[in-house]
Amino acid sequence: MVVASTRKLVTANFQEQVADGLRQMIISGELGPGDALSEVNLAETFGISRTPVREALKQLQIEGLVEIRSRVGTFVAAPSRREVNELFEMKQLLEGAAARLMAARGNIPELEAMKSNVADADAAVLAGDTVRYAELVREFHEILIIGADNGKLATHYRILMNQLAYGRLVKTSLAQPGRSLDSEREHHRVLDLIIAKDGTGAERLMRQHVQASHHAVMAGLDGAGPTN
Amino acid sequence: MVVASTRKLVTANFQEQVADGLRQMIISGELGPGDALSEVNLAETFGISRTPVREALKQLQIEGLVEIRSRVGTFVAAPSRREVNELFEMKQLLEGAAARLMAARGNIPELEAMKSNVADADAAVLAGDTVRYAELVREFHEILIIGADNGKLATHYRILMNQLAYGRLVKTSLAQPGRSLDSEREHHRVLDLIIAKDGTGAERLMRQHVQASHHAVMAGLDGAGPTN
DNA sequence: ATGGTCAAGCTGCCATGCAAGATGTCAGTA
DNA sequence: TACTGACATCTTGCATGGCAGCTTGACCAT
Repeated sequence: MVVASTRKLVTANFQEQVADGLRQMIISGELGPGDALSEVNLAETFGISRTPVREALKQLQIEGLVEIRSRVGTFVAAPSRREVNELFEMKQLLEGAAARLMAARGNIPELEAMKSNVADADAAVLAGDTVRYAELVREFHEILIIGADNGKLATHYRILMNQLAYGRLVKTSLAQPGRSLDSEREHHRVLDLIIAKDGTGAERLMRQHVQASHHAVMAGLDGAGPTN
Repeated sequence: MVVASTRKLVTANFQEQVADGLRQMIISGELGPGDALSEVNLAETFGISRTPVREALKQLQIEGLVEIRSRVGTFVAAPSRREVNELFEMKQLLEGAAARLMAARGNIPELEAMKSNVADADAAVLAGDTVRYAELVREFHEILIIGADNGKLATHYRILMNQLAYGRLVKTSLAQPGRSLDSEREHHRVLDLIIAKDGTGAERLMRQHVQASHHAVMAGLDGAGPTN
């Protein structure tokens, strides 16, 4: 179980442990939007006092994952439709820039990783293994962000994507008929442009790719219940 | 006087008051990089207990303004040269996108505000009033961000700019000979493109503008002591 | 003079108790 | 029945005290 990789394997910090745990539960969907998070309940669950729980919740609030209503309670954030659109706009922006930056860096380990990822993804699509493909899509975007070699970009990107709970949305997106093939074809083209060191083209194409993904997700959401 | 506009004028929350106060002190330069922030000292200064101070410091840590070293102390963050470059890269990215988004919105109140701002700035440059011009530059960029009408973009933009302590840097930048005139000319051209609803052009030009500003700042920094 | 050891003092971390605001329930009244 | 008011019971916010880890500087041995 390779987890999100924050800093250290053993963090003597209770608050970080709680924050990491809750974050995973939220972005994985184990905790749904609107769910109440009581300090005392969480404290009992984790077997610690309210103080570190409280600090963890505060951190998650700043990250935009929960909403703390004073003297009322803490709830898992429920992004509005507008916010989801805003988040996709940011995703488009940041990933586009990441493609441009990565293309400018030339031969780096991440490039090989991306080639390998695309090859594996081809196989997964061919085999119709959507679960595996969804994981590879996640990895593709992660490689891209790391390959951009900009810590601030990576940090803010992760925060924004956590708000989207993107892990769930990817499945929604790929559930659209034919989306997997289109998506994989777009990954190919982005990779080609990065290899060709065409930063401008890579940025443009990456933006289109994210926008297509955005539309696929919204279409899938309309099929199911609305986000808010 | 369009101020930063957090939430409420009277917030019964001690932690927010402390966080806001410290944030202002840091971005204004009243607190310099590396300065130690002791929980007990701050608690005494503000006349409250350590708990809300602690929560405020935690918030500032997540915003990247302070660094909490466990069992050691809390210090005002000192961005490395690399981080400053990363921050400018993000600034370029976000403001470029803001220009594009604002251009796409057509006739909005922010457009009038920006016209008015540029006119005032012209006068300030002509009068050689660099203090007034610095303030108008800040306002120009703020109008741009608000005009983009994307809350997520605005939030993350402000966090990143706070890390830069941009208020101080603007003066450094404008101290470069001829920079004020160049800067103002660039603002003019961006505004023209926004009026013409040329989003792509506005984004490209805004990026160039930020990059020029970046160079001016770095040149000014080399003249003074290094950031780190 | 120099290198290593240790103890004191500082720091943030956590647990606990109390206070105050918000919410839902339920009795009382028109 | 519809509505208003008070109250019981949640919730978080703040204050305080004890604890564990890191840093630093003095002191001792070489």
